[in-house]
Amino acid sequence: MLDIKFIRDKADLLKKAARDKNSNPALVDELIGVDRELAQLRQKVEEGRAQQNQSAKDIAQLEGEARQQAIDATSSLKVELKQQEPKLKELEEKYLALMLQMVQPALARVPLGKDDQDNVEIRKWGEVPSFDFEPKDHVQLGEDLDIIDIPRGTKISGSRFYFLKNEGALLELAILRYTLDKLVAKGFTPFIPPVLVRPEVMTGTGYFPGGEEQAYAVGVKSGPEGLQFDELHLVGTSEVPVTSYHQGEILDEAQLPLLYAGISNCFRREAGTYGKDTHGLYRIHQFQKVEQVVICKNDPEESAKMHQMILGNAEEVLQDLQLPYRVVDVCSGDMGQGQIYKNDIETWMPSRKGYGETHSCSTFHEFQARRLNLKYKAADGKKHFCHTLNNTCIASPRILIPLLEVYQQKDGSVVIPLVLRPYMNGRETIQVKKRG
RNA sequence: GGAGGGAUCGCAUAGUGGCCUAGUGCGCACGCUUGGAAAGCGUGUAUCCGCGCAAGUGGAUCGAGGGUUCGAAUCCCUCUCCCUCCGCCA
Repeated sequence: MLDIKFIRDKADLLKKAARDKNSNPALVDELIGVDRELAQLRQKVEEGRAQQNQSAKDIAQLEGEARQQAIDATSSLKVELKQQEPKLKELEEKYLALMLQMVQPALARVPLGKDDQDNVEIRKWGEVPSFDFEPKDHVQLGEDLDIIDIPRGTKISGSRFYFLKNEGALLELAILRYTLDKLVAKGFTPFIPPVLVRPEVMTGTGYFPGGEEQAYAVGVKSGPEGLQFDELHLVGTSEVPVTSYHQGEILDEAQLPLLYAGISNCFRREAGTYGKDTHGLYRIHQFQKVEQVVICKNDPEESAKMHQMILGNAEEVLQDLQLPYRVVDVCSGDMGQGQIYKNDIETWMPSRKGYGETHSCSTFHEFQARRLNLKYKAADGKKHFCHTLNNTCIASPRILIPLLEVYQQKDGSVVIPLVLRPYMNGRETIQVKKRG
């Protein structure tokens, strides 16, 4: 959400932002029109209410004939006011719906572009491996090592589902735990959040409206007349519940920045991706992720610092795992409605012969905090909306793609990265075995 | 699933149709007092939206939404959340 005053003053800037992010610039003028109409009607209604309030006070002092006359006069005023209320309500709803669709302009440094093709590489780390044998892809490795079972996942739950088993299951838990421990050592507070959330939480973090078809819904109110159901949504990332943890609260400036690490299952419908990335574990409906969430004070410099910090943490994990990666500046067209700056980290995936997205680091400034009504009290007693940011720290099983593929050996075994061995009971390799 | 009780200002509480412009206590802030401190005394202490340079002022909000009424924290309806007990349950 943006400040309405900002929208009124900077309409042109917002229209440009909408165009740059492949959104609809016409909504800006529509909102400004509704805003103007709403202000006029609201003033009229409020004047009426003030008069009504005053009359009620007067009546309390009156008696007999005069009292009855005053009551009759106020009754007709009341009827008049009632007639305006549906229109007021309609305008308010329209206003809110449009407000929720306003696009936050990206920082000036963000490259303009249409989609992820236009993202700009800003640095690379590590050496892309070369093999003196014919390397397998992670699907083949997973099958030969009996640690990934995609056919049975599909049998049980449909396309884009899978089983991890044996060392595959242990390896995922090892990576997650290793990453979480690292963040905790850096002062992050670990969270296991609810993964089913109310729709207002999806709205608060900016996923709704617009992203409804990407989220699984549970118990949506669609039953026969009179029947009530819970409406809950499975989150696509723990960013949603963790950023919303302080929804509606007023924090103390001294508490900030809050560094939170959420670990959860993540669920994504991946609507509109039929036929895209259908092979293996790249694009799936359910995965686990350790997510970094930062809530900091309302200061662009502070936000920028936090952005670099959480970006650095993710890079550190990849460096620990010795996985080559690159960092890109995400272009305007590939950014979300509320994000003003975003970096993706792409890790080298031998089977794709290229870098594939494994992390996404976003700065929001006030966008989410306004929707969540999340403020803090500054030292001078003034209240400000917080700034929020988030970045993946590790997401599995997608990270197993580069990990298995890069660490495979000629004999078909996979070496377990050094840093993960303590989390794998000291195991050093995963050996080929017959599928059970 | 069943039966009860509750939600009021940061916290705790009062408030059963107009005296509520929501009282009191605690906490917090400022001031007085003091050599300094405590105690005491005084003043102030919610959020959002509008108008105003400002002091100020209009509106909304007593869990949420609707209703009754000239007037609702208070009466009615619906919902949400919390607590207690019973049943079921990993």
